[in-house]
Amino acid sequence: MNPPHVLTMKDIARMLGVSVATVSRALQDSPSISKKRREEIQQFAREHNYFPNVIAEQLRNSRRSPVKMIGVIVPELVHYYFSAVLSGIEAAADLKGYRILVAQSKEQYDREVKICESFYHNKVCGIIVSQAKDTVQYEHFKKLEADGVPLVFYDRICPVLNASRVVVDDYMGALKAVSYLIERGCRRIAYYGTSHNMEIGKNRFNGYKDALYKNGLKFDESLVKMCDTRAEAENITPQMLRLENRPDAIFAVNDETAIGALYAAKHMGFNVPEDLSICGFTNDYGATACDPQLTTVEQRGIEVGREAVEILTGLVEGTLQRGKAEKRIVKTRLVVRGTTR
Amino acid sequence: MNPPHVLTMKDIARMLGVSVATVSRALQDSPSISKKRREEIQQFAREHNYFPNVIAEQLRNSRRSPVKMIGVIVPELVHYYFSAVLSGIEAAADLKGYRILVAQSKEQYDREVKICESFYHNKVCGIIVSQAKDTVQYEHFKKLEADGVPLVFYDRICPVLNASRVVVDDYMGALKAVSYLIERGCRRIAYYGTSHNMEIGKNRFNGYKDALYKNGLKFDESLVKMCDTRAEAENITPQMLRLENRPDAIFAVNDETAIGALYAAKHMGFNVPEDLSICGFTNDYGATACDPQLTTVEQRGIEVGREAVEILTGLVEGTLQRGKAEKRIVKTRLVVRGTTR
DNA sequence: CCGAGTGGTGCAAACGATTGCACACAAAAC
DNA sequence: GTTTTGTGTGCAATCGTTTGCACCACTCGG
Repeated sequence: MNPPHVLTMKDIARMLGVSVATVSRALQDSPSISKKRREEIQQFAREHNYFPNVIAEQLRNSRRSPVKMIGVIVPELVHYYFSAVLSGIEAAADLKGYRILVAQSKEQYDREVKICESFYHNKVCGIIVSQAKDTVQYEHFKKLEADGVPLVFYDRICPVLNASRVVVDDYMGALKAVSYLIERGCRRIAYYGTSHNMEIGKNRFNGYKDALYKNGLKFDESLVKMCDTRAEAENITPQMLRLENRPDAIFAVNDETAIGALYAAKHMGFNVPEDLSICGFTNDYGATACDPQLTTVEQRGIEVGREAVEILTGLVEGTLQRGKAEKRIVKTRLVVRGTTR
Repeated sequence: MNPPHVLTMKDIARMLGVSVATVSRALQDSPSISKKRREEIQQFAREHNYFPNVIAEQLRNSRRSPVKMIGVIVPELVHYYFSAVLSGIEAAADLKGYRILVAQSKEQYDREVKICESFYHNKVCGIIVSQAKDTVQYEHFKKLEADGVPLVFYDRICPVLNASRVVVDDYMGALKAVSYLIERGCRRIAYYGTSHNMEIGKNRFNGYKDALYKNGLKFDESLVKMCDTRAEAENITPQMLRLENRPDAIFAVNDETAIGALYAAKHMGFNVPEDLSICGFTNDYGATACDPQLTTVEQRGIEVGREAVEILTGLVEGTLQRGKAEKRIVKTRLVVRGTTR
């Protein structure tokens, strides 16, 4: 019932009547071992499908060459965008021969701290993280960096750390979306957004505002709501649409919120997109499940994940300099569907 | 720039003028060390926040106590149900002090094999897996078991291996759903399902059929279609609804398919649920994003993940016997929404 | 025919922990 | 005062690798 014995260098050495050192060197194809022996040993190893014990390797090399294991912190796994990013991370890491350790912070600061410690002790070579909503202290991140564990942020960026990061082009995404709404004839565009202490909240809002300005429309405070869940959208939208000077379009910072607005409007008897245009942000599964299908800004999570791995492995393998933060921006794309006229 | 030196037992020993063995024993609170020394050492360790090197621990203990790391194989990460299961696994594993290594097979047999090998070499203590659709050989799983790595299957079960598993109650779920449709007056219920070489395909189909029989309805072959994607549903549904003896309800094995049927029907001018009832299976994000919202069988992925971890840790820690397969069934629940009358 | 040079190997320490065993030194027993 | 018992420590081997260094046996030049 015990795990059977796995073939080690010692076994090979014994069976071939050489020393362990010779085996080790032969398997590294070191020229200091005679060609004959080398090939003999390599073939023997191949035939008995020897595989080096990673644990032992890691122990010996912990200082020199780090473990090929990336820690990934996700605020919430059951979430379209985050699972897309995770998928991108997994695929890219796999290609480069890395494995990923995954943990979810559940949006809790203390869980995030615990996960960081756990990852550190599990000797990950670096961490890719989108921080929890309620994280406002950053000691745990600083400590990691100080201990030589490179960090790459995605989506939710730590505002005070000058860390490497990959984000989507929130500003341009919002700008393009709102410009499109204007182009299609919308003149009073409402904004459903998140608090501005997150980068993405700020940037999307700025994109929205600038689109108005560039098109000669005036910014109207009453059309801006802090609202980023479906439930909130279903609450707020009826009030919004009962205004005497009601909006003719709604731009929401995520698809769930947009969908909430969509159904609230339909429920009140509005026709979408004839009476009201709606545009979301993400392009998640719901965007094609709703009726009519949602016009939205595609956030390309897979790409984001891929880039994050690119940066992290660069940092780990030394092709990127640890000192300076690498910042990448993934382009967004407007996907036009049925909720805009 | 090099990772700073981390405190080891050797350091503590040197600084306190004792041997490493004494430190080790003191930290294990062994009574063979005098109380005075023990406390002195423990306090010193605490103050300098010493943490044992897991790699070294693992190397030493690899035979006795295995690494607390679980490998998880997911066919596809960007998928509501699988991410729900993964979330359940992560949460449960975290509670028990395990970490998870995650990889996606992308439904490819050869990737699945590679992942198994990689997990094995990374010394996971066990693997939780839902197999790829095109996996029909099972040597890689058998080898793992033979090498002492316990396996737990979820959702997609290996048919030839008598392995531990956790599945949802597909049969009862389908039976309840179809019974409900009948109860609400439906008499000709179409079935959109998957191939029967997957357990879940077979079980749901049997639930469907038995619900008909139990309610005195006859089974009609022409109402059964192999169809389990949205695109297929959008193709097939128009044909179905143009039959002269058309169905008055559709039961689909997943929500995407149900949504495809829903919109195809709406597009043809049918009213749902007045003219046609529709019921899905999963209760995913789309089920509340569509209009009207989908009646469906909740599959409780989180629970499934939790149970899988329960079994695996039982196997690892010896509270469950390795020899016999542990099989758990998670109950489903019918969620009634707007697509049924 | 002897010394230097070279090519091929092995010894042993190291990575950071655990643990059986031996040993030193005390106090208690005789 | 010697033997016994017991208590607290340390030595050293072990897990499976890697690698600096020593060493041996050649060959070749002088």
